[in-house]
Amino acid sequence: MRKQSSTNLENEILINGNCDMAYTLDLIGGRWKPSILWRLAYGAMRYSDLRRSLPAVSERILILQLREMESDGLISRKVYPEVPPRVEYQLTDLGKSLEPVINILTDWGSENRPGSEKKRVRCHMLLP
Amino acid sequence: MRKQSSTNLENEILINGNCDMAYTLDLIGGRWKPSILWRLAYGAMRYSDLRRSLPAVSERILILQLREMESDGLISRKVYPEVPPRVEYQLTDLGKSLEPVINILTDWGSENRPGSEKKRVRCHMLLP
DNA sequence: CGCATAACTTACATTTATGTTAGTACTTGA
DNA sequence: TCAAGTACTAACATAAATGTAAGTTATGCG
Repeated sequence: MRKQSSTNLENEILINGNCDMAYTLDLIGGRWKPSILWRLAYGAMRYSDLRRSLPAVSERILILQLREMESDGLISRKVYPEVPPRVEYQLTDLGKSLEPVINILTDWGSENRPGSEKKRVRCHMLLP
Repeated sequence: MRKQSSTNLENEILINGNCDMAYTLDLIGGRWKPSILWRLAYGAMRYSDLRRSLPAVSERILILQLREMESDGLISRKVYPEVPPRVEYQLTDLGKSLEPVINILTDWGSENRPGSEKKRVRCHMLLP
Protein backbone atom coordinates (compact mmCIF):
# COMPACT_ATOMS: atom_id res chain seq x y z
CA MET A 1 0.00 0.00 0.00
CA ARG A 2 1.22 3.46 -0.82
CA LYS A 3 1.01 6.41 1.45
CA GLN A 4 -1.92 8.66 0.84
CA SER A 5 0.31 11.67 0.65
CA SER A 6 4.02 12.13 0.32
CA THR A 7 6.35 14.23 -1.77
CA ASN A 8 7.38 11.03 -3.48
CA LEU A 9 3.84 10.21 -4.57
CA GLU A 10 3.08 13.81 -5.49
CA ASN A 11 6.13 13.94 -7.72
CA GLU A 12 5.19 10.67 -9.36
CA ILE A 13 1.72 11.97 -10.11
CA LEU A 14 3.11 15.29 -11.33
CA ILE A 15 5.49 13.62 -13.73
CA ASN A 16 3.19 10.90 -15.00
CA GLY A 17 0.52 13.52 -15.53
CA ASN A 18 2.78 15.76 -17.59
CA CYS A 19 5.25 13.53 -19.37
CA ASP A 20 4.11 10.97 -21.89
CA MET A 21 7.47 9.25 -21.84
CA ALA A 22 7.46 8.89 -18.08
CA TYR A 23 3.93 7.52 -18.21
CA THR A 24 4.94 4.78 -20.63
CA LEU A 25 8.01 3.95 -18.60
CA ASP A 26 5.88 3.66 -15.50
CA LEU A 27 3.74 0.94 -17.09
CA ILE A 28 6.57 -1.24 -18.36
CA GLY A 29 9.27 -0.44 -15.84
CA GLY A 30 8.76 -3.08 -13.16
CA ARG A 31 11.55 -5.54 -12.51
CA TRP A 32 9.86 -8.50 -14.22
CA LYS A 33 7.55 -6.76 -16.64
CA PRO A 34 9.83 -6.94 -19.68
CA SER A 35 10.23 -10.68 -19.12
CA ILE A 36 6.48 -11.10 -18.83
CA LEU A 37 5.74 -9.01 -21.91
CA TRP A 38 8.31 -10.92 -23.87
CA ARG A 39 6.82 -14.29 -22.91
CA LEU A 40 3.21 -13.29 -23.53
CA ALA A 41 4.15 -11.89 -26.93
CA TYR A 42 4.04 -15.49 -28.15
CA GLY A 43 0.52 -16.09 -26.87
CA ALA A 44 -1.44 -16.84 -23.73
CA MET A 45 0.29 -18.60 -20.87
CA ARG A 46 -1.06 -20.08 -17.72
CA TYR A 47 0.25 -18.94 -14.39
CA SER A 48 2.19 -22.09 -13.56
CA ASP A 49 4.01 -22.00 -16.90
CA LEU A 50 4.93 -18.34 -16.52
CA ARG A 51 6.22 -19.13 -13.09
CA ARG A 52 8.27 -22.11 -14.24
CA SER A 53 9.79 -20.00 -17.00
CA LEU A 54 10.94 -17.46 -14.42
CA PRO A 55 12.58 -19.47 -11.67
CA ALA A 56 14.16 -16.41 -10.07
CA VAL A 57 10.97 -14.55 -9.26
CA SER A 58 9.00 -15.29 -6.14
CA GLU A 59 5.31 -16.03 -6.31
CA ARG A 60 4.33 -12.89 -4.50
CA ILE A 61 6.30 -10.63 -6.79
CA LEU A 62 5.14 -12.37 -9.94
CA ILE A 63 1.53 -11.97 -8.89
CA LEU A 64 2.14 -8.32 -8.01
CA GLN A 65 3.61 -7.59 -11.41
CA LEU A 66 0.79 -9.43 -13.16
CA ARG A 67 -1.84 -7.60 -11.14
CA GLU A 68 -0.31 -4.23 -11.95
CA MET A 69 -0.13 -5.02 -15.63
CA GLU A 70 -3.73 -6.19 -15.51
CA SER A 71 -4.94 -3.07 -13.77
CA ASP A 72 -2.99 -0.99 -16.30
CA GLY A 73 -4.81 -2.81 -19.06
CA LEU A 74 -1.75 -4.44 -20.60
CA ILE A 75 -2.76 -8.03 -19.93
CA SER A 76 -5.98 -9.89 -19.23
CA ARG A 77 -6.60 -12.71 -16.81
CA LYS A 78 -8.96 -15.51 -17.69
CA VAL A 79 -10.06 -18.03 -15.09
CA TYR A 80 -11.27 -21.44 -16.18
CA PRO A 81 -13.62 -22.97 -13.63
CA GLU A 82 -11.80 -26.28 -13.38
CA VAL A 83 -10.13 -28.25 -10.69
CA PRO A 84 -7.27 -27.82 -10.25
CA PRO A 85 -7.77 -24.19 -11.24
CA ARG A 86 -6.46 -22.85 -14.51
CA VAL A 87 -5.71 -19.19 -15.08
CA GLU A 88 -4.40 -17.84 -18.34
CA TYR A 89 -2.78 -14.52 -18.95
CA GLN A 90 -2.53 -12.85 -22.31
CA LEU A 91 -1.78 -9.49 -23.83
CA THR A 92 -4.71 -7.17 -24.44
CA ASP A 93 -4.84 -5.03 -27.57
CA LEU A 94 -3.23 -2.29 -25.53
CA GLY A 95 -0.47 -4.67 -24.51
CA LYS A 96 0.04 -5.75 -28.10
CA SER A 97 0.29 -2.12 -29.15
CA LEU A 98 3.52 -1.96 -27.12
CA GLU A 99 5.29 -4.09 -29.71
CA PRO A 100 7.12 -1.24 -31.47
CA VAL A 101 8.08 0.21 -28.09
CA ILE A 102 9.50 -3.12 -26.98
CA ASN A 103 11.34 -3.51 -30.26
CA ILE A 104 13.07 -0.18 -30.10
CA LEU A 105 14.03 -0.55 -26.45
CA THR A 106 15.43 -3.96 -27.33
CA ASP A 107 17.29 -2.71 -30.37
CA TRP A 108 18.90 0.14 -28.46
CA GLY A 109 19.93 -2.24 -25.68
CA SER A 110 21.24 -4.72 -28.18
CA GLU A 111 23.40 -2.02 -29.75
CA ASN A 112 24.69 -0.56 -26.52
CA ARG A 113 24.59 -3.11 -23.74
CA PRO A 114 28.07 -4.17 -22.74
CA GLY A 115 28.40 -7.84 -23.54
CA SER A 116 25.39 -7.85 -25.81
CA GLU A 117 25.46 -10.37 -28.61
CA LYS A 118 24.13 -7.67 -30.93
CA LYS A 119 21.73 -10.24 -32.26
CA ARG A 120 18.48 -8.61 -31.40
CA VAL A 121 18.18 -11.04 -28.54
CA ARG A 122 15.33 -10.09 -26.30
CA CYS A 123 14.69 -11.47 -22.88
CA HIS A 124 15.95 -15.00 -22.82
CA MET A 125 13.05 -17.36 -22.51
CA LEU A 126 14.79 -19.27 -19.77
CA LEU A 127 16.83 -17.19 -17.46
CA PRO A 128 19.50 -19.25 -15.72
CA MET B 1 25.37 2.52 -1.52
CA ARG B 2 24.01 -0.82 -2.55
CA LYS B 3 24.48 -4.02 -0.69
CA GLN B 4 27.25 -6.18 -2.01
CA SER B 5 24.99 -9.16 -2.23
CA SER B 6 21.26 -9.62 -2.08
CA THR B 7 18.68 -11.46 -4.09
CA ASN B 8 17.44 -8.10 -5.25
CA LEU B 9 20.80 -7.12 -6.69
CA GLU B 10 21.42 -10.57 -8.13
CA ASN B 11 18.10 -10.46 -9.95
CA GLU B 12 18.84 -7.01 -11.30
CA ILE B 13 22.17 -8.17 -12.64
CA LEU B 14 20.62 -11.33 -14.05
CA ILE B 15 17.95 -9.41 -15.91
CA ASN B 16 20.07 -6.53 -17.14
CA GLY B 17 22.65 -9.03 -18.32
CA ASN B 18 20.12 -11.06 -20.31
CA CYS B 19 17.44 -8.66 -21.49
CA ASP B 20 18.28 -5.81 -23.82
CA MET B 21 14.96 -4.14 -23.13
CA ALA B 22 15.46 -4.22 -19.38
CA TYR B 23 18.95 -2.81 -19.81
CA THR B 24 17.66 0.18 -21.74
CA LEU B 25 14.88 0.75 -19.24
CA ASP B 26 17.39 0.67 -16.44
CA LEU B 27 19.32 3.58 -17.95
CA ILE B 28 16.37 5.87 -18.57
CA GLY B 29 14.02 4.77 -15.85
CA GLY B 30 14.90 7.04 -12.94
CA ARG B 31 12.26 9.39 -11.65
CA TRP B 32 13.73 12.55 -13.19
CA LYS B 33 15.67 11.13 -16.11
CA PRO B 34 13.03 11.66 -18.77
CA SER B 35 12.74 15.31 -17.73
CA ILE B 36 16.51 15.72 -17.87
CA LEU B 37 16.82 14.00 -21.26
CA TRP B 38 14.02 16.14 -22.63
CA ARG B 39 15.66 19.35 -21.49
CA LEU B 40 19.14 18.46 -22.68
CA ALA B 41 17.75 17.48 -26.07
CA TYR B 42 17.76 21.20 -26.87
CA GLY B 43 21.41 21.65 -25.98
CA ALA B 44 23.76 22.02 -23.05
CA MET B 45 22.46 23.44 -19.80
CA ARG B 46 24.22 24.51 -16.70
CA TYR B 47 23.33 22.99 -13.39
CA SER B 48 21.53 26.00 -11.97
CA ASP B 49 19.31 26.29 -15.02
CA LEU B 50 18.42 22.63 -14.95
CA ARG B 51 17.58 23.00 -11.32
CA ARG B 52 15.40 26.06 -11.86
CA SER B 53 13.54 24.29 -14.61
CA LEU B 54 12.72 21.46 -12.22
CA PRO B 55 11.45 23.12 -9.07
CA ALA B 56 10.07 19.88 -7.64
CA VAL B 57 13.32 17.96 -7.48
CA SER B 58 15.67 18.32 -4.55
CA GLU B 59 19.33 19.11 -5.12
CA ARG B 60 20.52 15.79 -3.85
CA ILE B 61 18.25 13.79 -6.11
CA LEU B 62 19.00 15.92 -9.14
CA ILE B 63 22.72 15.43 -8.63
CA LEU B 64 22.21 11.70 -8.11
CA GLN B 65 20.29 11.36 -11.36
CA LEU B 66 22.88 13.42 -13.23
CA ARG B 67 25.73 11.35 -11.81
CA GLU B 68 24.06 8.11 -12.81
CA MET B 69 23.41 9.34 -16.32
CA GLU B 70 27.00 10.50 -16.52
CA SER B 71 28.40 7.20 -15.35
CA ASP B 72 26.12 5.42 -17.82
CA GLY B 73 27.59 7.57 -20.57
CA LEU B 74 24.37 9.36 -21.49
CA ILE B 75 25.49 12.84 -20.53
CA SER B 76 28.79 14.63 -20.03
CA ARG B 77 29.75 17.12 -17.38
CA LYS B 78 32.00 20.01 -18.24
CA VAL B 79 33.47 22.23 -15.55
CA TYR B 80 34.58 25.74 -16.45
CA PRO B 81 37.27 27.02 -14.10
CA GLU B 82 35.53 30.27 -13.33
CA VAL B 83 34.25 31.98 -10.26
CA PRO B 84 31.47 31.46 -9.49
CA PRO B 85 31.79 27.93 -10.80
CA ARG B 86 30.06 26.92 -13.98
CA VAL B 87 29.18 23.35 -14.83
CA GLU B 88 27.43 22.40 -18.02
CA TYR B 89 25.69 19.15 -18.79
CA GLN B 90 24.99 17.90 -22.27
CA LEU B 91 24.02 14.75 -24.07
CA THR B 92 26.82 12.55 -25.32
CA ASP B 93 26.53 10.82 -28.68
CA LEU B 94 25.17 7.83 -26.79
CA GLY B 95 22.59 10.07 -25.15
CA LYS B 96 21.62 11.56 -28.49
CA SER B 97 21.20 8.08 -29.91
CA LEU B 98 18.27 7.66 -27.53
CA GLU B 99 16.19 10.08 -29.57
CA PRO B 100 14.12 7.46 -31.41
CA VAL B 101 13.61 5.59 -28.15
CA ILE B 102 12.37 8.75 -26.47
CA ASN B 103 10.12 9.52 -29.40
CA ILE B 104 8.39 6.19 -29.42
CA LEU B 105 7.93 6.10 -25.66
CA THR B 106 6.45 9.57 -25.93
CA ASP B 107 4.19 8.68 -28.83
CA TRP B 108 2.83 5.62 -27.08
CA GLY B 109 2.19 7.64 -23.93
CA SER B 110 0.59 10.38 -25.93
CA GLU B 111 -1.79 7.89 -27.51
CA ASN B 112 -2.65 6.03 -24.33
CA ARG B 113 -2.17 8.22 -21.29
CA PRO B 114 -5.50 9.15 -19.74
CA GLY B 115 -5.91 12.89 -20.05
CA SER B 116 -3.21 13.18 -22.67
CA GLU B 117 -3.62 16.03 -25.11
CA LYS B 118 -2.63 13.64 -27.90
CA LYS B 119 -0.41 16.36 -29.23
CA ARG B 120 2.93 14.66 -29.01
CA VAL B 121 3.63 16.71 -25.94
CA ARG B 122 6.74 15.52 -24.24
CA CYS B 123 7.83 16.47 -20.78
CA HIS B 124 6.62 19.96 -20.14
CA MET B 125 9.56 22.29 -19.91
CA LEU B 126 8.19 23.85 -16.79
CA LEU B 127 6.42 21.51 -14.52
CA PRO B 128 3.98 23.32 -12.24
C1' DC C 1 -6.41 -41.26 4.21
C1' DG C 2 -2.70 -38.57 2.69
C1' DC C 3 -0.30 -36.43 -0.85
C1' DA C 4 -0.08 -33.72 -4.99
C1' DT C 5 -1.38 -29.74 -7.89
C1' DA C 6 -2.94 -24.98 -9.09
C1' DA C 7 -3.14 -20.34 -8.14
C1' DC C 8 -2.88 -17.86 -5.12
C1' DT C 9 -2.77 -14.90 0.03
C1' DT C 10 -0.75 -13.36 4.42
C1' DA C 11 2.59 -11.71 7.49
C1' DC C 12 6.89 -10.35 7.81
C1' DA C 13 11.66 -8.68 6.45
C1' DT C 14 15.06 -6.40 3.67
C1' DT C 15 16.88 -3.42 0.06
C1' DT C 16 16.65 0.41 -2.78
C1' DA C 17 14.86 4.86 -4.27
C1' DT C 18 13.64 9.17 -3.07
C1' DG C 19 13.32 13.31 -0.09
C1' DT C 20 14.83 16.99 3.87
C1' DT C 21 17.82 19.99 5.94
C1' DA C 22 21.80 22.12 6.75
C1' DG C 23 26.29 23.25 5.53
C1' DT C 24 30.65 24.07 2.31
C1' DA C 25 34.08 27.31 -0.49
C1' DC C 26 34.69 30.93 -3.12
C1' DT C 27 34.01 35.58 -4.95
C1' DT C 28 31.48 39.50 -6.56
C1' DG C 29 28.44 43.34 -6.06
C1' DA C 30 25.80 46.66 -2.83
C1' DT D 1 30.70 43.82 5.78
C1' DC D 2 27.12 41.36 4.32
C1' DA D 3 24.15 39.09 1.35
C1' DA D 4 23.83 36.48 -2.88
C1' DG D 5 25.14 33.24 -6.31
C1' DT D 6 27.17 28.60 -7.79
C1' DA D 7 27.57 23.74 -7.57
C1' DC D 8 27.68 20.96 -4.79
C1' DT D 9 28.23 17.34 -0.07
C1' DA D 10 26.84 15.10 4.36
C1' DA D 11 23.87 13.32 7.68
C1' DC D 12 19.63 11.95 8.33
C1' DA D 13 14.77 10.30 7.29
C1' DT D 14 10.98 8.19 4.82
C1' DA D 15 8.60 5.68 1.12
C1' DA D 16 8.39 2.23 -2.13
C1' DA D 17 9.95 -1.98 -4.32
C1' DT D 18 11.31 -6.41 -3.83
C1' DG D 19 12.00 -10.83 -1.41
C1' DT D 20 10.98 -15.02 2.16
C1' DA D 21 8.36 -18.41 4.13
C1' DA D 22 4.39 -20.40 5.25
C1' DG D 23 -0.53 -21.08 4.80
C1' DT D 24 -5.14 -21.58 1.98
C1' DT D 25 -8.84 -23.95 -0.90
C1' DA D 26 -10.48 -27.46 -3.50
C1' DT D 27 -10.31 -31.89 -5.69
C1' DG D 28 -8.41 -36.06 -7.91
C1' DC D 29 -5.54 -40.02 -7.36
C1' DG D 30 -3.26 -44.05 -5.27
